[in-house]
Order: sequence, then structure tokens, then C-alpha cells
Amino acid sequence: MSQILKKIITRLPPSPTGNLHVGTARTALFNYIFAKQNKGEMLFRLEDTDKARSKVEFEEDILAGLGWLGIDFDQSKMFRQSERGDIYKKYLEKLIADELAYFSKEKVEKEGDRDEVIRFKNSNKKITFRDTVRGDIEFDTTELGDFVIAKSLEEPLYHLTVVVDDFETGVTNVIRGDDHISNTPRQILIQEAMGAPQPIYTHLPLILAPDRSKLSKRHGAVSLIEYKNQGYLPEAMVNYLMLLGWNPGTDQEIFSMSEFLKEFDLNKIQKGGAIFDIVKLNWVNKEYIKKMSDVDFKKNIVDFLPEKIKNKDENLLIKILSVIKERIDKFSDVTNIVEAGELDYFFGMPDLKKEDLIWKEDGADIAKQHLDKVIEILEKIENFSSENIKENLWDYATKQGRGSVLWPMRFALSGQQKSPDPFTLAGILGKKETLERIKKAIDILC
RNA sequence: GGCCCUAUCGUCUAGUGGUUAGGACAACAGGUUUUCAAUCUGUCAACCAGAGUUCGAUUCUCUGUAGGGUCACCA
Repeated sequence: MSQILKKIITRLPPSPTGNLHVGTARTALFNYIFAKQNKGEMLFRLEDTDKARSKVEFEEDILAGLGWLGIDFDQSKMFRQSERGDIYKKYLEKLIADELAYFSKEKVEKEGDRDEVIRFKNSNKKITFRDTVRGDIEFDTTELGDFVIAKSLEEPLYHLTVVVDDFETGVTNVIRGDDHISNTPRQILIQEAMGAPQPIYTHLPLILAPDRSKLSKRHGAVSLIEYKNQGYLPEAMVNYLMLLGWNPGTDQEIFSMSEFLKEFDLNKIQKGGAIFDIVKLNWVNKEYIKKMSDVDFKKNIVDFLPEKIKNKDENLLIKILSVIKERIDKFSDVTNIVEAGELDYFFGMPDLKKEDLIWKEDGADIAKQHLDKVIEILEKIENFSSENIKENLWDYATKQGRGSVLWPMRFALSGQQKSPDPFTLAGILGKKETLERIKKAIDILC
């Protein structure tokens, strides 16, 4: 009979001393997906033993961020370390009774220091543990000394609480950032002292800033909420984060959550840190935007729309949005486009300058001639759709030189150096407005 | 500085004891329904260095170098 497989339990233990960091978000994803793949469970706890720095608003941000990414877990099992004082106390007392920890008199060096703390009695041995990503890692724990595990029986510190909680909640796999590698020997020492089993360790390479240092505030946005506020899609964020430090070994770049659930492999994690590249994130996000239906696009972007667009009537709004959709990487980009005046032709007759209406070396007469002809053709069109307009104008434009005909027309309609093509513009503006704008351009050319 | 970790195009990465070292993003050039966007095609671009093992190393070993992490009565 084969052994009974233990249920895989992973955990996400953020400290509510800041908003959800993108690094924590990626760690959460790996923990969540690995647990789910194995029909296990990811536990969530808040490491708030530092009372001075822990804040409820950060708790809320972390929870909201995980929810945004689509990481769900059993909230009824969530707890705060600050609520478990009695449990840690019990373990501390046992450790002290077993003479594996002791009260130690200290000299007070900085404000807030106590004159007595609880130290772990270090046996000063060498510890070797196996890391999924890097293989065996050896540490001589002598250098750690008798480290402090609690300020008092009522005030346990990080290493103690981590070990106790992982033990009590049956954590089988610890998946966390690289920066915890050097914490691991200390935690193993405590585990051994308590007779707790050792979980399987997987240390993830760090997400780096462009200068290859640890990603922090000074490098710009590090909180997930900032990306949400900038109008990135959660699916895109998940997709991008998952590919930092892991890849399936195929050419696939875009994954849904269910594909990740199928493809992800904890054994194929990268060793080296990866730079958080906003340019690639933008590309991924745009891929997701391109796949969105117009209805979804509208629903998602509406909160980012400037008032003067939001108030347009439904029909025009749909058309404007279709122009916007192919020009942005993320929703907040719409603000820049509008502020730069790129969409001004939707809001009224553009200001036209004579020189701008003329294609290259054509001269005003030629531009005017072409526009006269364009009007003649357009006036006959019944169904004023962009396809139809194009069909009717195409032969003429091709014969005369597309630039010569199409540039003045496009400029007459948009008044912009950059804009969609003239057929699209005419279709959006409608027959009446289109003819008016072209006539005005002709006046200017005279 | 001690300890620990890491090292393939600018970036994310694939890959192998013998490959034209592959893909994606970016950049650049060109095509497409002028311009912008989108799209298509193409170009540029990498195995940190030195020894050793080997018939042969980007790949294995060692050393060096560089970068990063960590050294709290924070987590």
C-alpha cells in the first residue's frame, strides 16, 4: 500500500506594513497556483507582530489586490499573528522549559529596546537544506549567535511566529522570495527545537528594478494598486508576473489562469532575478485589450474617460472608443491622448492651416482640385459608411496619387498630423459634417 | 566586510558536450489603405573572464570578476 499523500498546504504571509507589492503579488500567484494544481490549499495570514508599522489600511489593500488578481482563498481561515499571543507564548515557555531558549539581560542601545529579551540557544551547527530552485544550500549557523526570538513572552518576533504558524497550520511548502534564503537556517533551527517538520523550501528569484537592485518605491510604481489605477487589466498583470521567473519552455506568451493551472511547473523556476520591464507589461496589456469585445472595453475604460468624451451620445461614443482602443496600452493612456488634442476632431471643426492641407510638393491648386472632386464623389454616396466611402474614392485616389488626394482629405477632416485614415474619419463624422469640413478646407486653400 | 545566491541578445527567456545558439519585447528598415495606430516581412543583437576535464566546451569543474540578497529587540 502506498503512503497517504499529505495535502499540499502553501501560505501567503504578508506583513501589513505597506500596500501589496508586485513581488508579493507574484509570490502569491505561485503559491496559489501550485497549491491549486495539487488539489491543496493556500493559507493566508497577516504577520503584524510589528505593531508600530502594521496598519489596517494596508491589510485592506493587500486583500483587495489579491481579489483583483483573482486569487481566492478561504477567508475564514485567515488570521492575524497579533491575535495569537497565547499560542506563541505557549511555545516560548516550552522552549524555555526545555532550555532551548532563555531570558537574556541586555544593555539598552536604542530607544524602545528592552533590558531583557528571549534568545534562542543556538547549537552552532551546520545546516543544509534543499531548495527546489537551487539545490542544497549550506549554512554555518555559528555566525547567527543566540538570536532573539521574542522581546518578551507576550511579544514574539518574526522567526518564532513563522515557524509556529507554519507548523500549526500544516504548511508543507514554503514558496517565498529569495531574500528569505538567509532566514531559512534560523527557522530550521527553531523547527528542530520544537520538533516541527521541515517544509519544502522554494525560493523565488527577486523581481528587480531596471538597475538590478531590489525593486522599491524609488523606482516608481511597486504597489499593485498603482497598476490597477493606471488601468492595467488584472489578467495582463497576472500573465506578466507569472512569466517573470518562470516559463513553460514553449513560445507561448499569453496565458489564461486556467492555462497557467495546467502548465505551471514549480520545478522550472529561474535562478536569476528578473527586471520588471514596464514596456513588456504594456505589450501584454495591449494584447489583452485587443482581445476585448467593444462592450467589455467600454465597461472597463469608462472610469478613465474625460468628461468631454463620456458625455457624447451612445453612437458617437462607440465610434470614438474604437479609435481609442487601438491607440492605448492601458486605460489611463486615454487621458494623454485627449490632452494632446489627438481626438479634437471629434469635438468640433478643426483649425486648418493652408500649408498642412497640401501633400508634399503639390501646391494649393492641386489640393483644391482633388478636394472638389472628393466632394463631388461623396455627395453621390447614399450609404455613408467608411467601407462605402473608400470603395467610391479608391479609384480616383489611386489614379491621382493616394497621398495627393487622401492627405488633404484626411487633414481637412482631422486637422491633425496623426489620425485614423480619411475613410474611417468620414464614416464617423457623417456625410453632412464631412462635406462641411472639406468645403471649409477648400475655402482656406483659395 | 562576513555569509548566501546569481551570471545566454538592451529586457524576459529557450537550448545543447558537436546547433546557422531559437523565440518574445524593444530598436531599426521596408510592405500594406497617404499620416498615427494596428498588421506583415526583414535587420541588428547574447553564451562575463581565465584555467582545467575533453577529440571538442556556451554547456561539466575550479578560480576570478561583476551584480544581487542578507547580516534588527522589522518582517
